[in-house]
Amino acid sequence: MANMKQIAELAGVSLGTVSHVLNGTAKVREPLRKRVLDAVQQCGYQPSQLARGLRRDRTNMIAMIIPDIVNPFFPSVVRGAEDVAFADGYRLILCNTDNDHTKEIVQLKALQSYFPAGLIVIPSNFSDLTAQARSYRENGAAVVCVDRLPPNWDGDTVTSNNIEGGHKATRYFIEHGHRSIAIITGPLFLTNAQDRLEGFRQAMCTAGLEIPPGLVQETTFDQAGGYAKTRVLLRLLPRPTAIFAGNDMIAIGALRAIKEAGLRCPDDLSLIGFDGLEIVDMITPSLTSIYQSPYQLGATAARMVLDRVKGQKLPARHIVLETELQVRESVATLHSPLV
Amino acid sequence: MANMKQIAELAGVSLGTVSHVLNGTAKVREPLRKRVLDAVQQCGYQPSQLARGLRRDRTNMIAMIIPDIVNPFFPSVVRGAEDVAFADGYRLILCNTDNDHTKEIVQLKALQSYFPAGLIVIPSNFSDLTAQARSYRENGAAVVCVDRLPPNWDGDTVTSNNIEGGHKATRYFIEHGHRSIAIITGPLFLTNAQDRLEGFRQAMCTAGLEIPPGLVQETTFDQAGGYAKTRVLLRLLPRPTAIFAGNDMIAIGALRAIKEAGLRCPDDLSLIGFDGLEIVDMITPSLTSIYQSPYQLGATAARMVLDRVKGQKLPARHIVLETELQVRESVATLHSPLV
DNA sequence: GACGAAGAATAAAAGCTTTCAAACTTCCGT
DNA sequence: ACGGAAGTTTGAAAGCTTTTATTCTTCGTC
Repeated sequence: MANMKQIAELAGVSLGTVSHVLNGTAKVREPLRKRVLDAVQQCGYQPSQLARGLRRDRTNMIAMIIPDIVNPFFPSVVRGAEDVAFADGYRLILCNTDNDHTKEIVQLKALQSYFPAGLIVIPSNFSDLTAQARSYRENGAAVVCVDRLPPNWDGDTVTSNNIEGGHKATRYFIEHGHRSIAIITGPLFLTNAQDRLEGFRQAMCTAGLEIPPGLVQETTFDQAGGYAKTRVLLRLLPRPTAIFAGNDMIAIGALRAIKEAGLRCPDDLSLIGFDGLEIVDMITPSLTSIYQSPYQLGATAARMVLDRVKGQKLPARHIVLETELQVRESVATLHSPLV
Repeated sequence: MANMKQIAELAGVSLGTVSHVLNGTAKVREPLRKRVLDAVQQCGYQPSQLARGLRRDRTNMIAMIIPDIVNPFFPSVVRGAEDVAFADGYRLILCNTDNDHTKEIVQLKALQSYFPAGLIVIPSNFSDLTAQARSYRENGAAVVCVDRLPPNWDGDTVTSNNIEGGHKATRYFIEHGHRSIAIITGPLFLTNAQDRLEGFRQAMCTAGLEIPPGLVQETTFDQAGGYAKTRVLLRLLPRPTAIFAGNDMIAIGALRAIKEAGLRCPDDLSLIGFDGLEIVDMITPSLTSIYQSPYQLGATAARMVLDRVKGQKLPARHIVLETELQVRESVATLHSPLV
């Protein structure tokens, strides 16, 4: 592959001039400029990102660390980030942690030697990024946390409004006559699960409803968890009339448990999920869900990284995206005998 | 961040010795070796991937180009590749083409200046990689095509056995008494769609069954396509009793069309999909499908790249992974009145 | 104990770009 | 036409590692 020296010779200028033309770091008079550009064109020259990165102590790569790309929530986050990054000539290095914070640390350490311009992290379970993040920042890389936050995180963040989302779901149940509402929450060491529960609590409280302890079930953010905890809930007497699932996968597991128990959703039990994944439209009954935009989550994170790269020396920003209740078929209107 | 020079000073050896210890490129006597290793340990030193890559004309990054990470088939492919790459200390740069071969070319050109060790490509529509791939190979990067192949591709490949998969699906229908079987195939400029159709044809031919032209419908690999073409098929008289969908998304679209027409699957119309995505288990009825392993597709591709990096100068390899019929609820047994 | 061979360590170049200071042009005002 | 300011262009260093050729050690043998 051609290098800058060859371009310089071909154009009859110095190395520095080529660099200046390419980067716009200094004014170069038109005739020279054109000769350089022509030479570049002619050779199909592309500057070595490695040499450039080495010199600048920064590449145009963004490291993105997520739990698992196979989890259907994350691909859109990645895609959002990639689109924004790509538009500015940045590329994404993708790493999966499997929610293992040891692996997360390994990734973080290893990636630093690539001198990424930024780091977008969806933290693993029990993540502690503080030390690593400082190290990145000292080297001029921006760090943004997405979706859920490690304890004591003081850097940039992009999250959905999980509290309000939880609130909306619960209020919707209440408005449809439900009084005995259960929640199957994700792991409560995750801030997004905490917040959704908090929204649930607030809405119940506002409506003057008690939350019997058995109606709050904590589990993992997956089908298996939703299935198991729903079976627990189904054994309760009186049975709750509605379940707010911490995310759509939990809801899908719940649906399976409901069907297996010979009950029908929404007739016997109403269900609301969280995330608004594409699949909730494909299942029967289709699932009413609190939609959040994973794409925007990722895109916003990438935007924040790029803003910092462009030299903004702002204090930490916390962007919160709004959620949206998507009404489908999984909630029944209850005509309470008390009314 | 520490650099090699500092390690050398701290250990009281020369730069070259540090390098030799780190890379095992020359024998270093134990005491020195230990001093170097200690110094590395003490500083938490990590070699700059940029400098190393610059010097070697090769990094330990693997560029992975796929149509769209949001398409539910691809995340597992990526994950498989990432796992294998990660185990060998390689990282993945992920790029989406949206099946746009112009964007593909842009990505390909841009990525070359990162000096990746290899390139894993799921080609876009109308992809022509030949020129770019040669350029990569000349620079010592391995190139592997996955899932579907551009015309005239002569390099390494990993694909599923789509012909056999199509054959299995069709045979299964036939064994269950179906005689009037339609196929909704993906775009026939894609080799995987071609092969599945070919398998269908062969099985029908073997069984001595005709394929009326109307029963072969070509469309895009998505729900919308499946929906539209199923509506076409439902208008035919006599109506086919079974549909082989080119992939699961098409099948899901088909299912929607069937339900909307007031028909039931499998009672009125049987359905087999292709891919065996997780979601086919969540929908009602659950979908009988030809499973292929996207994870293995990706993992194998990464393995091939690493094999080449390790200096193997083999001729092009073509690895074909077997598919598996996953029986679920969407196929009915037909008791033909003719028997 | 000396010589030579084999083994170990080092110095220096190379890989490609950016960037800063220095050199060179141009142009304006007088 | 000259001095100087402003604008362009250049040369060279720096960034960090790998690798080759070279120097230096060690050790065995005679």
